[in-house]
Amino acid sequence: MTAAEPDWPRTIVHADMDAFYAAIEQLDDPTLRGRPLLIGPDSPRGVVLTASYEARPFGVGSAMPMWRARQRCPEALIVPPHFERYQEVSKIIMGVFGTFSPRVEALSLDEAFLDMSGSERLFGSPQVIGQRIKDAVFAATRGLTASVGISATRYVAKVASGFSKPDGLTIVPQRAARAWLAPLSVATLWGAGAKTVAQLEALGLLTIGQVAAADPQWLMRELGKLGRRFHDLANAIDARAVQGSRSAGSVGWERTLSSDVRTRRELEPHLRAAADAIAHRLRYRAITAQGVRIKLKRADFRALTRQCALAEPTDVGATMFDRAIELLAAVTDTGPFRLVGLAAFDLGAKGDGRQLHLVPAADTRSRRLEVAIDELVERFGSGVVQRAGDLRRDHVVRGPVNLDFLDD
DNA sequence: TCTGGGGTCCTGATGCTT
DNA sequence: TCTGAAGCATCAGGACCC
Repeated sequence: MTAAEPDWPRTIVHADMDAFYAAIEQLDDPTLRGRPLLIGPDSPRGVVLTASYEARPFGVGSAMPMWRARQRCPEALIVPPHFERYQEVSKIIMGVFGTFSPRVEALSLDEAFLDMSGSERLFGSPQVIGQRIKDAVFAATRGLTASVGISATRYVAKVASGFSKPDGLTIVPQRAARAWLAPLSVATLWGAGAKTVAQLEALGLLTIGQVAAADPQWLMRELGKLGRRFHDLANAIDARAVQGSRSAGSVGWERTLSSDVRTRRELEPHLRAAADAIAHRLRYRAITAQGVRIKLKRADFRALTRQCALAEPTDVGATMFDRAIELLAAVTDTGPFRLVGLAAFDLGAKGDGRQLHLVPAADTRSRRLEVAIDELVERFGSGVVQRAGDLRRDHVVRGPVNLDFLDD
């Protein structure tokens, strides 16, 4: 960094909702407000998805086994997750972000990057922008708070948003970024989990400042590509632009079983359920897969995977199930297994260019079509889905769409 | 009571082709 | 025809993120 460097070569906002799932539950049910909540399945093998801020002082947090969280916070109420509701609220939030910038990159249901470069004249200083985003989210959701970080790079903005949660707003100009990051733990580095942090500490690197000062060639020798990336991040260098939404590279389904299993006979029903669920999602998205991969997790937590390419792209559950069974047959490990999963990969659009003629029959289905057409337009855009005439005549849908979801 | 489910990315081993 | 090297693709495993 040089003294001549501008404070805001770019203006990147990272907005992150506070205890998102728990906050929604408390928003929807006033009797839950002020109470410690653990969002997650109340099962012996479940983990906490989100703990409300009332529960966190007891030392519980995300990914903790539910039984342990209950031990630590016996008065906490366990609430099963309502993902459809969370998705609904997420849509509202992303809509709010979209009113501030056309460049919004959602990272998950509850957080996103916004590229606000050059919008100071429209919205004001970074401080004002941050507060306006927070206020708009609060108003649109009728009471949910977001923490916002603003800097010139994605990485620093993300660290900043987590700096003073909940309901925080942290601004870090580019010129101050390196010094601001320096005292933070290496665990704050994006991509450093428990294993990598232990590796960094074994190398004598405890703070981001130490990583920034380290020889990048040495870091690369020790950590491979990660070493180079960490050195850049620690020096507040992160040229990645805010991207729009990306299409998924794989679609998967996996379940931890209530008790361990050993036999193929016990595994097969789960693979069948997985194949059906994945096929449904592929058709919903009008995509096909050209590869499938099974995953088994042993009782000792070692995972094993087997994959194969498909002769033809498919979105048919039976086809994926047949391949999964062949892969399973090739597994010599006898378990026991605690988890079974299936994933479809090598995804592609199903675009065969056919026109689909929707012919509403003179029964209740036509009413469902009225809703369905709107859904199609929303999902694929008016450029792909074209209405023809009014709803009592034939409707033409152009492009790679599938209507199986009508039967949901 | 014992550690999720949705993903992405990277690495090393292996096999195929030139 | 055989062999080895290089490049590439595929596969399996692992770490990580939210």
